Amino acid sequence: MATMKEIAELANVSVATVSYALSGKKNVSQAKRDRVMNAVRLTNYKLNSIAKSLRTSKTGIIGVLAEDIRGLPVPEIVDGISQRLTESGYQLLLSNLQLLSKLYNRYEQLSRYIGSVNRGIQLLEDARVEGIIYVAMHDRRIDDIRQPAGIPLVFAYADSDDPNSVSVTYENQRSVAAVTCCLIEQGHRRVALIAGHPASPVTKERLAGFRAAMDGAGLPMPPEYLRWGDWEYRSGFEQAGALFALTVPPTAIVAMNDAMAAGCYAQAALQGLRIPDDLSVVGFDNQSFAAYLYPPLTTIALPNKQIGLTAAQRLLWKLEGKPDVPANTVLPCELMVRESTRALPGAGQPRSAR
Amino acid sequence: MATMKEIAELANVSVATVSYALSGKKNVSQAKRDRVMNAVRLTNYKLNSIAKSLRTSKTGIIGVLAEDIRGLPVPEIVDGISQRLTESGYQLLLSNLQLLSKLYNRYEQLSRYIGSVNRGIQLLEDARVEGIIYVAMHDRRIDDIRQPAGIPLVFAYADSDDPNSVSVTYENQRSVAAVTCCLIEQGHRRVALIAGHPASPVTKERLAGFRAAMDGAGLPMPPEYLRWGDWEYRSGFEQAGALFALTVPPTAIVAMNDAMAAGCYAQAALQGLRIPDDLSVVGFDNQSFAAYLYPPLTTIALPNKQIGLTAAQRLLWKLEGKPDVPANTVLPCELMVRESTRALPGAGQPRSAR
DNA sequence: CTGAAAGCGCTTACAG
DNA sequence: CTGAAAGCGCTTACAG
Repeated sequence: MATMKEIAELANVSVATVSYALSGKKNVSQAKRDRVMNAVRLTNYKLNSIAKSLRTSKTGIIGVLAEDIRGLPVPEIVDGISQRLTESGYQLLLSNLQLLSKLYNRYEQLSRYIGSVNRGIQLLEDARVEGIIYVAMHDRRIDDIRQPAGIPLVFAYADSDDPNSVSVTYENQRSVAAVTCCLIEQGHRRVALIAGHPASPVTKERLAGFRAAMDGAGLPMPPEYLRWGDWEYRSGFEQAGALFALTVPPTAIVAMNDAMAAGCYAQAALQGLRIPDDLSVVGFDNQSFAAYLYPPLTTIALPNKQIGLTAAQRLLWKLEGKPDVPANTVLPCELMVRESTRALPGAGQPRSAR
Repeated sequence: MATMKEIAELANVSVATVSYALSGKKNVSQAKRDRVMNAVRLTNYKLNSIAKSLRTSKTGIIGVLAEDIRGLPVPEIVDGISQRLTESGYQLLLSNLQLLSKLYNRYEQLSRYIGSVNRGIQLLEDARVEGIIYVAMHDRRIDDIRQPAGIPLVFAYADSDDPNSVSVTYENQRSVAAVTCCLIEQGHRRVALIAGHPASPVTKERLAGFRAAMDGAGLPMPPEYLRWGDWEYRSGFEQAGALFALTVPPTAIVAMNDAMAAGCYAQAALQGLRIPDDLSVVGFDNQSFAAYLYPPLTTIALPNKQIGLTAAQRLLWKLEGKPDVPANTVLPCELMVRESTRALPGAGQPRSAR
């Protein structure tokens, strides 16, 4: 491996001149520049980024701290982050906390693993990253993480109480309200909800969205139509079973995620109910399989890549010292209308058109 | 940020002594060690890893070059890599090539993007990584990648011609043979295959596995039972339609991946065929939704995490200079028996027991 | 435009 | 066991 000193000797100039010629930070005469470039080509010289980092105390590296790289939204978020950061010449140091197997589906219990998180931040700081993006796998408020010293921290897919940190999340409440409204506009009056874990902040927000839509339409929410699941397929299957056993079963089900919606599909198939003819079902997440179910599932797509892109942009702003970086950004979701819902016979015009 | 020099002054020793006390590479008297440790605690001193790297020319960083972090097996492979490498004190520099949108499902055309790959390797080399793991998203032979100078390169989920590089893949042929044998043992004689892209090496291997099983049982493979898909749901749907329209339709379908198997499910539902009563279906990949389909899909699980773990281990061996690191490791898959197949009525004893 | 020189914060023979 | 010193490969005032 050639060094700058060797290039200088080969080109018969000083190392300072080589440095200036390569960085372009100062003018260098055409003749010397040519000689330098030739020597570089000849030796296949590459600047030693470690030495440069030591000198400038800038590494050009951003730490990405992922709760679990296998988490549903995580790869897409990381994709967005890497795209935006690579454009700006940064590289990514990835730290994977592997919390999925520890937390299972009890995402709200993250605080039990705060030690791992802080150790991850420590490792990233030790590597001298210039900033950190924390990638969560379940939207919630994070308030007990140690602030890294002197470098910005951005939360992707999670919120923070810390006034210094920045977060990027998505619209839970409004999204569920929107998909519920669709059902209502199709004439559904008996709409049931299969919720996620009761303790989850996501569950609370999505429930609020459902309530808002139902209240707005003056529709009742009988307690037997509100079923508590745990985000898993199995709970969707079971709660759908309970719903179908009711004297007056619902004509539509809003499941708080696609996995539980798939459970509804299975229960419906088992009981000979056809979707959407006998029952409308909607989900949330737009997992890849949503389009593979039969019939394809109407659901809500999260702006995962956009979350990554935006989080990276916010970090870049902090790094540039831009003032007034928004503390929290909430991105809209997209309603994916497919074939799992149907207007109720005799429903007439959509409600909004009456 | 405190430096080692400041610690030395505070503890009233030389910087050499501080270094030795911290690294443990030489004995330091108890008294001096205590003074050093106190100063470290007092100032919250952290060793500057950049300076250390410059001095030792070791960064403790491994480059992970992923064709696309969103690719089906990629997050799990990266999870395995990060686990094994973190255990050994290495950190991961992630470079994401984003080839998914460029290649779509024509994975065999990667060579068109060899430029991106080589640029990715270059960037990783510039960052002075000590080794590189290339994470593919479709198993195939890679032979045109520039060898990084002086550092080991390991391929995960892909093969290589290069005699110097190491690769870790999984068993395609044997896995398809195994699942096909299951069907045959259940009494199926008319077994159709929905293949992936004809040009894909994976397709060829899986086809060979299917052929081996059918030949081994003395069963015919009429040309109309061999359908060419393109790995996508839609093609599974269409080819299943063509199969059902045959005068003598198959009683079982082997789909070369889960997405196409899901397409079969949809076509079957559309035509009123019940799975597994009227038709047995198996897939490949064990995507998350395989267990969510109704009925749950029998399929083959890839050893993705194990591939990552093994690839990392191979790299570590290369780094340690261990001789005879196996050039290619082929890991077994796991058959996931669920409810999408059924023994043909009157099939009697399994074939092997007759 | 150019170059000699200091210094970023470590590690490691080397001499004692 | 201990410390003075060289040096890893750069960048950047500074003086000319």
